[in-house]
Amino acid sequence: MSGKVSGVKGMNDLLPPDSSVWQHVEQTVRELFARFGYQEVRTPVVEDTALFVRSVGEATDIVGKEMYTFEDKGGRSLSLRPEGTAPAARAYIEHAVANQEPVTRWFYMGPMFRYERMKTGRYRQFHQIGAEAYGASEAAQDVELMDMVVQLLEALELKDISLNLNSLGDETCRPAYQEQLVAYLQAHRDELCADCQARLERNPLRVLDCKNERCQAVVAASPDIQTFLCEPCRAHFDEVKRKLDLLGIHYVVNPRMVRGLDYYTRTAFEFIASHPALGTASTVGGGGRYDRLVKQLGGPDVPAVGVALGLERLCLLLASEAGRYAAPPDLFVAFADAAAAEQGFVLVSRLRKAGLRVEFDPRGGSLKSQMKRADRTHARYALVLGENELASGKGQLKPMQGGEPIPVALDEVAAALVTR
RNA sequence: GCGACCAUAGCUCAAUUGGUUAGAGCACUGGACUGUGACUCCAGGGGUUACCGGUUCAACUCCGGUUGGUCGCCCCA
Repeated sequence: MSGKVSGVKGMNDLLPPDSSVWQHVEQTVRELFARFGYQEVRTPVVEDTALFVRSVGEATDIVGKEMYTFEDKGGRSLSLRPEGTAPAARAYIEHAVANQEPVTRWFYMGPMFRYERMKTGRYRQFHQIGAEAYGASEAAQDVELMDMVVQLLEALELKDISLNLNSLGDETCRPAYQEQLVAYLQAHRDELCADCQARLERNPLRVLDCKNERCQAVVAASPDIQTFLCEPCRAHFDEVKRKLDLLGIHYVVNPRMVRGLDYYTRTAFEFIASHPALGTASTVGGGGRYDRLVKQLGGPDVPAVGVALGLERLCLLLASEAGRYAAPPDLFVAFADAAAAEQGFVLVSRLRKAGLRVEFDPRGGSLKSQMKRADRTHARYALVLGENELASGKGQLKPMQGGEPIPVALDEVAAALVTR
């Protein structure tokens, strides 16, 4: 399209009626998360590049090759946020929130940016719903978060989403495991794919969830992290599982599940959907515990656990419902002549002030065309204003789904509609 | 970053192996029905066939490039 402007690749517009699906999800989130005591935090879309390098990890794909990084006019290296946990932790530290309350529960919703090749459910600007809980190292906190996600999925009536669970250990036990794992993988180096051979040096844990068949065969006989967990990590993991059982939440322990961010310790989990609309983008959400991150970023030694959900992916699962959430007007007012348009304009304003959803056609036009518009908007009722109505002060509420018109005094329209 | 496929009206798709003026359904506007939507019928508006170049008497059709989209690898939300 020469001469025409177009949007940036991988960054999408959201138009009605699709936007109503998003609003439904967002509204459900706000209501449910409030029940769990999570309050909204909003941080800038741009952060100091170093924040992500130090938290997400230099060796990760996200930081290594997916960030939108640029220099501002002051020569600072800034990046569009690729995820929400690090910015939230930064705000938590910067405002010394730990000094004001022992436990902090935050949620956020907003755009994230990663420069990636696009496919179904994956975009360069995408939106995450995240929740973070600071200050509690207990398993109950991990499970509360998972419970909240499970309840959200239920509220959205999403089915067939399974919870995968793993423990990645901590700084006490993970090094020993990693050492054993690397030793084992080195011994089988030539059986691994090229990518995994590179991972061996940079990020050995990632070899575990390589999809390559030959790598899987190697991994199948690799040391199991579960057997390496130190006593505190084992106890924590057991407690997480026990409390999930207590709440009747089903989960699958997957010792191969490794998340793509470096800051996770102990609990890691993923919500995975088996739905054709998502293609191979089956993860709708994931999270875990990051007990070292706050301190690592220069804050106090505060444990934390968090989760992030992909808004686009949730909406893809709801896509067949598009339009179902858009609220139609209660009333459409049509005008038969100029005098009616004048007085009707005032009536419409009054009805809206009274809390009703009311529409009219500002262009006027034939009654017929106005009624057509009334039909198209799916208004519940239509009211025609003309000489007769203005003279008598009475009109007829016409049910657009069919049925007998309801006689009503013009100054009682609001009252009549509220009760219907 | 690698590989495969695709691109025609706002949407979903046609257009006889290259051949007059690129069509239909839906949507939009108006009319049949001069104060009443839907169903029916009639009419109308809407296209540089994604863009740029090439082959040819002739290109929506064939070739190359660009851009965008889809799918897999990778990765993740």
